[in-house]
Amino acid sequence: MAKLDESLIAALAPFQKLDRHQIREILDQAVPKRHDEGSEIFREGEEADRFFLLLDGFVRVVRTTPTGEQVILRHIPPGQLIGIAPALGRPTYPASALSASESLTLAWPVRLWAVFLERYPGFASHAMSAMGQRFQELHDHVTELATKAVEQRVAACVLRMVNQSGRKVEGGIEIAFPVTRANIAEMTGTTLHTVSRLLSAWERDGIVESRRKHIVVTAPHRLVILSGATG
DNA sequence: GCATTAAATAGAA
DNA sequence: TTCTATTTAATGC
Repeated sequence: MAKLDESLIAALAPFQKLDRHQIREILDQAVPKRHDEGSEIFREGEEADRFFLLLDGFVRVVRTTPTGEQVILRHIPPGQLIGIAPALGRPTYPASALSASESLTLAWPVRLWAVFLERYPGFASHAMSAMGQRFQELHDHVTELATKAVEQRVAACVLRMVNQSGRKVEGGIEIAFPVTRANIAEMTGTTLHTVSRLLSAWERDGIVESRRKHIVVTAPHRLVILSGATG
């Protein structure tokens, strides 16, 4: 297999402070893999033997309830580490990771986590602040689920995806990975029918434009108002 | 205000 | 065609 190019990860947050030699060491131990849209990167409950870096594409973190319902916990944008809870001491993955769009990951055996922390400057502090950020988002999300009405939750959800993955297109900002109404329902604790009705209503009001699996937000400020944002 | 059920339409494989 | 995504209406809590 051809060697991975150092430029792949040299600029990414977890590795920013490293020199070329260290980047090389890290890459030489990585296993790259391409994932088709919808394919599973790792599964909830499975032995957590690796952690990953998402190089390209988007990943959906998903839990399945005993009754078979899916809950989407979060989306991960490119450049982030995933499957790292195991590296912090869990024997199994706490959730499944699905490729939301065609994507590319690097994987390392979990025993290297401790080596990375010790050896590579900035890696540990990055990992910690990334976890802190996820906690913050989690707290916001729980509060939102507990207190907001459905329309506000769906508006906040769409905004969150736009903020993390929005790409500018003519007339607005598009969510950069495929999302269905059922997906949004799984993130917001409602039904796809309600999401469909809301998006249709917003489209009539000129706030969004959507085709199948694609959403363009044409009036983000109005979505912010609908979300009942506090900050 | 929102879920559930059901039925129709339309795009993609 | 068959499968999947989406819309829309009707009904009930």
